[in-house]
Amino acid sequence: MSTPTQNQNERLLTPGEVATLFRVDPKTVTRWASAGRIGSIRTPGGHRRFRESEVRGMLAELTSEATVPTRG
Amino acid sequence: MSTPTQNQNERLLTPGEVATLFRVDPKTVTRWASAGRIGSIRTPGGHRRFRESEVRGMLAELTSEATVPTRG
DNA sequence: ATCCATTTGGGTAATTGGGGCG
DNA sequence: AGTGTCCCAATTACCCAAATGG
Repeated sequence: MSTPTQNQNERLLTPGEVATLFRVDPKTVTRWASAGRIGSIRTPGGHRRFRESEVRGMLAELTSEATVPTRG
Repeated sequence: MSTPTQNQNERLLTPGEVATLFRVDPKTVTRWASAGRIGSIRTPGGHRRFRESEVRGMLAELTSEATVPTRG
């Protein structure tokens, strides 16, 4: 099987999970989804799920390392 | 649970929390991040988060610099 | 006292968090 | 218990000017 698109094997994260990774409130994650800052998937029940790969990617993209060691 | 991939289970701190630890203004913490003196992670909304381990490490260095010449 | 570089503070807009309800 | 949505206060970010130190 060679699927060029993302497999459904993609792990999905709950708003609470994403909130923990970014150290924000779950409500804030919901805001990001509403604002289109992050892709979201709706369960049949109306709750949101987020793609782990996307979340991890954003986390890495928004991370900055210190350019100078503790003691310059 | 137990993720086979690298867990970024790093606890993050808000600018206000870091400011409290260093006894400085939250604004000052933001400037440290802008100057690259401390690593930072941005939320999709633009706010910054800091790695607790890095902050603790810097804090420890400050403590060791504040040598107490009590004896010896 | 002036010039240069760095740090600090004010003001405003955006983001975030907590409470309440379904 | 977790989540979705709305309201409002607190926190944070960014821009510009002022103060400090050599």
